[in-house]
Amino acid sequence: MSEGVEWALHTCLNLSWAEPGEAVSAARLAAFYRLPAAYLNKQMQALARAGIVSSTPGPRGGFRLARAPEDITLLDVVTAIEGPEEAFRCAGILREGPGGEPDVDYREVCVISQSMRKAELSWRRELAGQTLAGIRATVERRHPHTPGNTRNRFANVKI
Amino acid sequence: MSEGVEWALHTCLNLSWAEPGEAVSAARLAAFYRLPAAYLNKQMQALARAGIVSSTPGPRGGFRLARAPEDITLLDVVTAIEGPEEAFRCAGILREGPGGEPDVDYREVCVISQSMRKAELSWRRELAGQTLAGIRATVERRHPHTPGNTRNRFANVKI
DNA sequence: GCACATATACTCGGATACATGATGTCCGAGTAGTCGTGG
DNA sequence: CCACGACTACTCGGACATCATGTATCCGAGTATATGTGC
Repeated sequence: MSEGVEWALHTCLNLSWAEPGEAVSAARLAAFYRLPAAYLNKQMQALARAGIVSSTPGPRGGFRLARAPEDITLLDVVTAIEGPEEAFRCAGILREGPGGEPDVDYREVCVISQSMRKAELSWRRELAGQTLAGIRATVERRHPHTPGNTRNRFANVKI
Repeated sequence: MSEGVEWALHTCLNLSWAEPGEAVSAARLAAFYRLPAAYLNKQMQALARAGIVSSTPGPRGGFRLARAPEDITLLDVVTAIEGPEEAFRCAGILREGPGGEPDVDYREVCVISQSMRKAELSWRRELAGQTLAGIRATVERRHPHTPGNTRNRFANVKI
């Protein structure tokens, strides 16, 4: 899995702690973890295309969450970065085997494909059940000063 | 996910239908689906290192299942090909953030890492619950002539 | 006819190229704020 | 003093390199079979 997923998840979480209505530039978001700003910007574009964050150009511009954290699931972020295709994509090699029919959709027929898809659906269901709000609540319970620290860092970090 | 996983799964299934004690060469296994033989051979080496198949060189040599199909899970095959690392590997970017401790194992502390791992464990559990024998039984129920067809193809295919 | 040594053909195994996609970088289009100027 | 216009600095967005990994290929080491030969 792409490393951008980890960056995107942490960045969305940090954005949820930003001042309401405040946009945070990719440079500040990247400075948080010493990430390459231009590349993080690229990942943020994917999040923007997926409707997870909204972007505003110009001074005082940057990114902010486009929806409430309750409406952003881990699956949303993963799908935005990794793409909608499933990890195990059955190429339908049975079509090349004996008795292979060119017109059959082997993703539906192939038992192996079904089994792999079942596992992948379980994974997706688990991710879809976790919202950004839930993650945030857990972090705040364990580390109560995190929201203040984050806002502070956004305000004071040198670019 | 690597395409070799699909090849390995189908190939193991086909091997389970081979004559008992018979070894099938990589060339014959690849001809089944018109796959590049040398590359499939490479994947089979990974399965052999994982103890899923055993290999014998020389004429009448090839691969055969090293264990009973009941003892081979989908997770075994996937792990043999893809490696044991989890898909979402938390690089511990929190360590670079404010208050990051160099010695902390952030895979245990980071809430995001925990959530992603929980989903991945669900995926692995699902895969570990499916054995090659189960897959084979389902296929035989739906397509009763598959075992005979497979043995026939192994015997008659031209290399 | 039988046993043995030899030659042969076939197999895996790892070392070696190639292609694709992830990773990283750069510059241009556009906007908000700022400064200067004129009324 | 106020309004307006130009300018500047800052931001995203996409186009352009670079690199790691998956994909594909080839040749050598080793073995079971077949063959030929001597007894």
